[in-house]
Amino acid sequence: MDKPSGGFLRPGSQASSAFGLKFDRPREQDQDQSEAARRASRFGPVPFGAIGATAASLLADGAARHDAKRRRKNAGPGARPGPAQQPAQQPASSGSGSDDDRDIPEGAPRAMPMEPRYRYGDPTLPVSRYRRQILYLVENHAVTIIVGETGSGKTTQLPQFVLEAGWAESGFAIAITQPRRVAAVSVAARVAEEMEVDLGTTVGYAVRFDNALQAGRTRIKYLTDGVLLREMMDDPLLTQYSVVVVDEAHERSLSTDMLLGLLKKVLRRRPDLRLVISSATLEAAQLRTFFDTATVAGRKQGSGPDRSSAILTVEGRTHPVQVHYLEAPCSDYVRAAVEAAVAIHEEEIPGDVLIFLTGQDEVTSAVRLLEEHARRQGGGGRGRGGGGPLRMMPLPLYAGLPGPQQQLVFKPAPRGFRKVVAATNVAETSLTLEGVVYVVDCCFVKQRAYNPLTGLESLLVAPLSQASAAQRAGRAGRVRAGHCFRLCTEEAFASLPKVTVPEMQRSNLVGMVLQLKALGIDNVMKFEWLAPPPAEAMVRALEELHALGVLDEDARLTKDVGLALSALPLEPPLGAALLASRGLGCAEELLTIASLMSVQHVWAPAQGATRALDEAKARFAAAEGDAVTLLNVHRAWRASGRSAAWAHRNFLQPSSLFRADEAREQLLGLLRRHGLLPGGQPPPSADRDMDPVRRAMAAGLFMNAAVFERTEYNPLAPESDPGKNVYRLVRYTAQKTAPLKLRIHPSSVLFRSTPPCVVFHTVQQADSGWFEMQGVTSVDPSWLPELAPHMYHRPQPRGVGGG
DNA sequence: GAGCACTGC
Repeated sequence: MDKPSGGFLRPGSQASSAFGLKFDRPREQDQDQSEAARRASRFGPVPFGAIGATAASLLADGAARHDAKRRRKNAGPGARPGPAQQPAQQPASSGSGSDDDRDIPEGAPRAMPMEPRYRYGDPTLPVSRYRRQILYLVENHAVTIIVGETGSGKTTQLPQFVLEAGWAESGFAIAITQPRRVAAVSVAARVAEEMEVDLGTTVGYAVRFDNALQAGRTRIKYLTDGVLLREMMDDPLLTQYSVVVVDEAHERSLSTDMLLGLLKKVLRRRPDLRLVISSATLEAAQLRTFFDTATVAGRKQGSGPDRSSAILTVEGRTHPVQVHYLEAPCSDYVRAAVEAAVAIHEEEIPGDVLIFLTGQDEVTSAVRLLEEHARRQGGGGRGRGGGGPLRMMPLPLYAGLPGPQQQLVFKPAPRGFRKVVAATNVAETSLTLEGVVYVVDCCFVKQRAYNPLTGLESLLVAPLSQASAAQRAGRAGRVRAGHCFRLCTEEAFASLPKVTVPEMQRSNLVGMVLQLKALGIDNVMKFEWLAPPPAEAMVRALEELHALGVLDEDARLTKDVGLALSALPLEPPLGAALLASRGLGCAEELLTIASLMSVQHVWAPAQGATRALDEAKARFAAAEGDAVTLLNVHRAWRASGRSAAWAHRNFLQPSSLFRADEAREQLLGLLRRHGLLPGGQPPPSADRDMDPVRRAMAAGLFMNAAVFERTEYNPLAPESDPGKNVYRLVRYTAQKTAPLKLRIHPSSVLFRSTPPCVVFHTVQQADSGWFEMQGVTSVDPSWLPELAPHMYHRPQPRGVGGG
C-alpha cells in the first residue's frame, strides 16, 4: 500500500485523499444536528421541543388539568388510577431562569429546574429538564411520542418520572419495552440502582427464560416487546399497566410494529391507558399520524385524554461528528474500508476506529488485511498527540463470535495500541463500544428480504438507509467529537432511502398472523398497521397457516393445532413439527431439534479453520441430514456432562447449547401444561429409529420441500468439478420468471450428497443468485401428500397446492 | 464451498 497523501481530515482543505481514497471536504455538522436545524426552521421556535401540543394548550395547563380530573371522576370505576400527586400542578415557572436558554415564547411555561422533592432520577440527564412537560403530555394525551436522541436518558428516567407522578398506584405498573433482552435486563438494573432499591422489587424485568419481579410489588417493569406480546395473550387489554412505554420504536422491528398496532386497539377500549413511544426523528411524524386517526368512543362521552398524540423532542448528549464522503465511488468497499482505517491510524490522533461491514465474511477478511498491514508496518502508526508510536490492534465483531472473543472488543486497548474493530450491524444498535472516535461505514447492510411470490425469505446485501447511517455515525461521538467516513459519494448518499423499510414489509408473516389470530383478531387483512405489509405476503401467510392446519376453512384458529401452536415460542413450521412428533412417538427428539434449530450460532465460526470445523461436524454428521446431526450433537453434549471444554473442542458454542437446553425445558413444560404431552413421564422417544424424526420434520417443513432435478456442470470448470446439484421447490410458486435454482448450502452435512427429496429450515440467497438450503433433512417424497394433504393433494384452489 | 441484527409461557 502507498503512503497516504495525507491530511484528509483537516477541515477546510479542498479535498483530501488517503490511499487513493479521496474524501470530500468534511460536512460541517452531523446528521442529527442538521436535521434539528431543519426541524426548527420548519416549525418555527419550538417551545421546549413540544411540537404536538400547542403552546396554547400548554398555557392552559391548570384548566386542562382541572378538566382532566373532572373527566376522570366521571369516568367511573375502571378509570385510570391517575397521578396522586401532580408535579405538573406547580404553577408554570415562566420566564424564570433555568438551565435552558433556548428561545422560548414569552409567557410559555418553561422547563422546571430540578427540585429536591423529586426523589428519583438523575437530574444531570437532558431528559430531566423535560420532566414537567413529559408529565403534562402523559396526563393529557393518550399517546406521547418522545423524540429522544442518544444520551438523552429517556429510557432510564421516563419511568421514574411517571412512577413518581403517581401512575403506578392502586396496583398498576408501568411497562417499558425494549427490542433486546440484554437492554431490558441492564436498564432495569441501572434504574434499580438509581432508585436505591433491589432489582426485582419496585423495579424489575421480564425476558424469556429470566425475570426479576414481585407480583403486586413491581411498579416499573422492563420487558422485551416479545414478552409484552405474550402477556397480551392472557390479558389482551394489559389491565395491569397504566402506562406502556415502547422504546426504540424507530427500529421498526416486527414485534414493535405489531405491538403498536395492538396498542392502538387497546387504547380505544382503555381511555385510562397512556402510551409513550420513544423514537428517532424521522419516524416520529409517521407514528403521530398513525395514532391520531384513532377515533375514540371515550372522547364522545367527554372522558379520557386528548386523542391527538403529542411529540416532544429531547436533545441528546453526544459530541458532534464530522461526516466525510468519497470523491469517487469505490469498487471494493472491504479494501476501501481497510485503507481508510489504515490512513486514520497513521494520520490521526488516538481514538478507536469502528468499521461497519455487512457480514461475518467481510469482517474476517478486513481483519486479515488489517493484520497484514500491522505486521508490515511493524506497528508504525504515528498517533499524533499520543506520545510515541501507536500500534494497531485489529479485532472482529459479529453476533456469532463466541462470548470470550467478543469481550476482547470491549476491553480498552492496551497502552500504545489503537483498536480497529471491524463489525457487522451488531455494533449499530445492540452493542456499544466505548472509545470509538472514527467510524468507517461501507453504507451497506445485510438484511432480511421476503418474496411473497416464492414464499422464500433470504438475506440480501442492500444499500443502507440514511437513518441507519446517522446512527452508525453517532457511534463516533460518544466520548468526544468524532469523524465518520462514508465509503460512497455525497451524491450517492443523497439517493439512499431515508429510512429502512420496516421489517413488517420484508418478512414472512406466518408467525405474526398466528399471534394476531390467537389474540382474537379475526380479520387480519383489516388490522391497522403502522406499515401495511404487502397484500400478497398476508395472503401467503394465511395460506401457509391453513396448510399447517392452524386455520380452518373460515380462517379461524383450529382448536387443536392452532391453539397449541400459538402457545409455543417457535416458528410455526418448527412448532408444527414438534406437535406432529407426539403422534409419531419422537417428541423427545423433536424437542431437542426444535430448540437447537431456533437457537443461533450453535457452531463456532471457523475463522480460517474450516477444515477443523468440517471434521468436527463430520463426527456428528447423519445421513438423514442436519436435524439428526443436531440431535447427535445434543446427545454427545449431554454425555460430556455439558462440558464447555468438550464444546470448544468440537467447534460448538456452549452458550448456545445451554440456551437450547433452556428452550427445550420451556417447550416441554408448555406442552405438558397445555395437555399436549402427559406429565410425570418422559416424552415418547423413537430411540434409534430416525424415520419418525424425518417424518415429523416433513410434517412441519413441508412448505420447504425440494426435489433433486439435475446436476449442472460449468463447461469452463475442470473435469474434476462435481457440478452443482439443482433442486426444485415441490410446491407451486407464483413466480412467473425463471424457476428458482435451489441447492444445498455448503454448511449442510448433506452438501456432498444428493438426496432425492429434502425439506429445509431456511434458505439463503448467494451472490451467484442460487438459493442455498440450510438445515436440510432428507425425506421420502411419498410422505408429503400424506402429511400435508392441504398442500400436496387437493386440486389447486388458488395459488396453493399442486406439486 | 461458507451466518445481518433481534425476539418468544
